[in-house]
Amino acid sequence: MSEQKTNSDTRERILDIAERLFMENGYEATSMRMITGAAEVNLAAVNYHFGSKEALLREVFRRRLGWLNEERLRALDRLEQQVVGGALKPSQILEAFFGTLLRMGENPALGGMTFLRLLGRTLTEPAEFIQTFFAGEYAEVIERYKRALYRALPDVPQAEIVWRLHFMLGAMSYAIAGTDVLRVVTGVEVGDLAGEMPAEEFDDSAFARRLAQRLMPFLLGGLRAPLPQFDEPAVKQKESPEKAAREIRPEI
Amino acid sequence: MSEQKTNSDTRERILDIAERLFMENGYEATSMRMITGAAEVNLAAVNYHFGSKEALLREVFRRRLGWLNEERLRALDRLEQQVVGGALKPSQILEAFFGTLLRMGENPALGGMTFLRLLGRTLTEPAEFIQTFFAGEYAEVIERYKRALYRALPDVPQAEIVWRLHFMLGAMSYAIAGTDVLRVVTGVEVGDLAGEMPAEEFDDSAFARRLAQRLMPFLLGGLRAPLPQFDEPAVKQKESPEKAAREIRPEI
DNA sequence: GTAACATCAAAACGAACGTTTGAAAGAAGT
DNA sequence: ACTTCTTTCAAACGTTCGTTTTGATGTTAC
Repeated sequence: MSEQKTNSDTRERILDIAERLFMENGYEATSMRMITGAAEVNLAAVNYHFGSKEALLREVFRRRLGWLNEERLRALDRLEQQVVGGALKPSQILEAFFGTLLRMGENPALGGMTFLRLLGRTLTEPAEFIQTFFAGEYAEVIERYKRALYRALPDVPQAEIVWRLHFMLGAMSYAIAGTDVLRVVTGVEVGDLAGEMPAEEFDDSAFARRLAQRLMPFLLGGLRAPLPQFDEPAVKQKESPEKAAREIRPEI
Repeated sequence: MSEQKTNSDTRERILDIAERLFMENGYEATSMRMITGAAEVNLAAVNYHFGSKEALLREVFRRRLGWLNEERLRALDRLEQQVVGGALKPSQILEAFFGTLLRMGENPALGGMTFLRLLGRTLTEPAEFIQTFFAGEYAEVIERYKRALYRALPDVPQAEIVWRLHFMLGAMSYAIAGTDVLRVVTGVEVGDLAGEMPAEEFDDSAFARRLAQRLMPFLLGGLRAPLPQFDEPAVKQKESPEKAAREIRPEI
C-alpha cells in the first residue's frame, strides 16, 4: 500500500489512546511514557510515526476536525442551496454548526464524547502551537458561518454577532468539557441531573443527544436576546435612555 | 505585625507574578524557576512561604475567590431582603452572580482581567487537586444561587435550571478565557471588534465593562429560552409533537 | 542581646521529561 | 535468496522539573 504512509494499526492505536489521555489529563500532564505504555507500543513509536509530541496532538485533532469542518461546510452548502440568495433562519445555521459537532458525540467511531471533551478543553490551552493550529483549522468554517449569520440577522450589528458566536462557542465547549468538572461545581450528582431518565445519561451516546437537545434552545435564546445598550455613547445615541435590553420580563 | 503570618511583600509579589504566569502559560507549563525568576526572589521562596507549587496555585485563587464569593453571597442577601419571602427576577440573580465577577475585571486591585482570564482557563484544568479545590470554594455560593433560581423560575424543571446555569458559566468563562484565543478562531482583529470604540477595548477595564454589557443579555436570553423537548418520552408526553422549542422565529 | 523570622545564594537531589540512537526483526520487491 | 525499506525495540541522552539542604545575612521583637 504505497497510497498511505503506513498500514500498521500502531498509528491508530496511539491516536486513540492519546486522544483519551490528553482528554483526561491535558496535554502537558500527559507524558509520552503514559501514552506508549497504555498503547503497548515502544516509547520511540510516537516520534517515529508522528515526529514529536506536538505533532501527535495535531494529528489527534486533524483526523477528527478535518471531517467535522468539511461536514459543517457541506451542511451549510446544502442549506444555502435551498434558499438561493435568500437568508437562512438562525436556528438552521446553529443546527448545522453545533448539531454537526454534537452528533459526533453520539458516534464512537468519530471519537464520541471523548473527542468532544478533548476539543472543549484544548481550545483554551494557552500553548502557542495549539492556538496556531486551531486558528488554521477553523479559519474557513468560521468565516462561512459568520457570513451566514450576518445575512440571517441583517439588523444586528456584525460586531454583536461575532461576540455572540463567541459566547455560543464558549457555552458549548464548556458544556462538553466540564461534564465532570462543573458537575462538581454545581454540586449535582450524575443521578440528579437525570431525574426523568435515570440510567441513560451514563451512556455517552444518549448523553450527547440530551446535551444537544438542551443546548440548542439555550444557544438560540442567547443569539436572539435583545441587544445590549451601552452606558457611554458609541457612534450615536438618539433613542431614549432605557431601551429593550435592560428591563427583562421576569418569567421565562 | 503579629496579626499576619508574614509582613513582607515577597508573598504578594510571588502571588502577583504567579497569577500572571499561570494565566499566560497554564499551571503545568509554568515552572517554579519562571515564577521566582520573574518575581526576583529566591527559588526556595515559594516552598518557604506556601509549601508547594500546588499550594501556591490554591493561594493565588483563594485571595481573590474568597472575596468574590463572599461578595456574591452579600449581593444575594441584599436582594432577598428586598423581597422577603418573594421571588427575585432572573435578571437580578444573574446580575448579582455574573456582574459581581465581571466587575472584578474592571478593578486592577482585585486582579483585573488577568485574574478573570486565569479563572476561566483554570476551571477546565483536569488536575484533580484543582477540581477538588474549586468544588470546595464554590459549593456554598452555587447552592445559594441555584435555590434562588429555582424560586425565580418555579415553572422550569430544576434539572433544566442546573443545565442552563452550567451553560451560562461556560459562556462566561470562555468569553473571558478566550479573549485572545477565540479572537483568533473567529478571525476578528482587535480593531474590528471595536468598530464603534476603537482604542478603548485595549484597556482592560473598559474591555471588562463592554464584555459585561454584551454578555448579560446573552445569558438572560439563554436562561429564558423555550424549554427543550425530547425525542423520546421522559416522564410523560401528552402534548402535540412539535411545541415551542423547535420552531423559532427567524428574526431576533 | 538574644531569639525568631525572613531572605538569600548556591548546590544538590532524585525523578521525570521529550527525544535520539543503533541494532534487531519484519515485510516487500525482484 | 538477496536486497531494500519499514517498523519495532531496548537503552541511553541531555535537560528540566519540584523540592530540599546548608549556611550566611539581614530584620524585627521583646
